[in-house]
Amino acid sequence: MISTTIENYIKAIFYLGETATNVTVSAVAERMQNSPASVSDMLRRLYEKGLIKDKNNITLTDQGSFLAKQIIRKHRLWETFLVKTLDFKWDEVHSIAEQLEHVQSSLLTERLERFLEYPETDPHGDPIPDKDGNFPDLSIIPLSESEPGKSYIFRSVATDAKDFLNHLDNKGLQLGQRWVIIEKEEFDGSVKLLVDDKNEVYLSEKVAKNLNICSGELD
Amino acid sequence: MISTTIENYIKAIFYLGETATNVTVSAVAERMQNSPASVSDMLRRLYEKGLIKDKNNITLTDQGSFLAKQIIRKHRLWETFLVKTLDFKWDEVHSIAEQLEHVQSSLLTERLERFLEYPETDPHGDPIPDKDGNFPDLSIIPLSESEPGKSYIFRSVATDAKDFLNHLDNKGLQLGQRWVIIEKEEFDGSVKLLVDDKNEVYLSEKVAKNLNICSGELD
DNA sequence: ATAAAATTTTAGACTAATCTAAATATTAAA
DNA sequence: TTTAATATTTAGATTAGTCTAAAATTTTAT
Ligand SMILES: [Mn+2]
Ligand SMILES: [Mn+2]
Ligand SMILES: [Mn+2]
Ligand SMILES: [Mn+2]
Repeated sequence: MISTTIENYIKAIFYLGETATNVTVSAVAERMQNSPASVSDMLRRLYEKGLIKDKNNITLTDQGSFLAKQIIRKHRLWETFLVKTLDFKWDEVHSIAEQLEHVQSSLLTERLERFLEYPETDPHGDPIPDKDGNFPDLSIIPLSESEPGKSYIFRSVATDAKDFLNHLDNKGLQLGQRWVIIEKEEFDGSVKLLVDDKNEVYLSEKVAKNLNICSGELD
Repeated sequence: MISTTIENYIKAIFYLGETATNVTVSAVAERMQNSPASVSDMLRRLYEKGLIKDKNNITLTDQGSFLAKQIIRKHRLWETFLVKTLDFKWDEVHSIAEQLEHVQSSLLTERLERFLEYPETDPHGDPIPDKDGNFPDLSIIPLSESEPGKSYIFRSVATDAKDFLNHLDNKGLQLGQRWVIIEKEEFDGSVKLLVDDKNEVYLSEKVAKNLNICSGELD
């Protein structure tokens, strides 16, 4: 009934809706790597299927939103499986999960979730919604909102891009580490950290704005 | 490059080629649940892609045959995963594996195979080819070729059809059991078995011809 | 308030995969 | 060996998803 193509559009619209106030045709086109003409045409079909509320204001209906959360749920569960069970690295799983997220069987998703012992987050620290679409509250903040001198836990990355994750690997940064903010540079948005009381790491704004933390000590 | 649709056609042609001397358009159409016209058209595309040798004689090229074996390999590894790891029953896995078999990542397939500890057979007793496409030799014979009075091991089923597998469940038949042939009826092809020295089971020809055994004691 | 720039939609075309109906070709029977 | 039945291919349509180029609309700047 609902194609892989449509599922990918719905997921893109959901993600864009999380950050942008209003989602535009060109933003969807950019994200999907399609022409605006194709997107415009697709929006008509999404509207006809009851997945978006309006052709002008690109907002998901409840049905569309639920579908998006199901796909994200499957994506993140499969990523977790690939890393935890099949020993993949966190920068290798995204494109495989892009395929696995479209496998249709709610029983499969539930069994996978049970096998993984109901994980709250995927290998990138992103929250995994339950089967009703509810996300666990992780109360994370972007590194840019951190205060110098305070201690935080590195909780998640805002993008799965392979080269970005490799860069973090090279700097020795891993989820769960304790980070103390040594210095924040107003001028260029760069940040200097003390990682696990051992290494000093310097981060550019480009990197820093894709890192999420939570306050407090390691749990 | 190669669509899910084409993969399903190639698999169908491979299976038909195993039993039939020459594969026909109508046989492929029947198996794929498509019209002969669609199949005829698809064969042209398969030929253009170098997957079948000839348009008139429907035979897979080496490339086509290798592709078929890769898909069968993935199908059977996923079925094994679903039953062994996620506690599915043998009659529940086929349609899910039909989707999973199309996920493209040879690394995934190899990691899955390693995780499952290099299984030789899937939950239906079917052999799993290695990554070069070589099938393990299981030396099975159809139950119809068994001799009365002799002892065999129940090794595999010739079809994954849900109602057929449920029927076997109801009769208490499971892979690995020792079967002694009590009686074979020439007239209607029916067979009477002694299962694990305990229960007598009567099988019609319709069921019997879809069961494969190997000679000898349980290993 | 008008012009310029950016965004979005429409028009027309293409490919993959399917269909039905009709035309061919092949195989089997009389 | 001609005819009848069966099998296959072709013709013409349809749907989903994409494109480029052009038209229309909306936003921004002067
Ligand atoms: Mn996807
Ligand atoms: Mn992720
Ligand atoms: Mn399939
Ligand atoms: Mn099987």
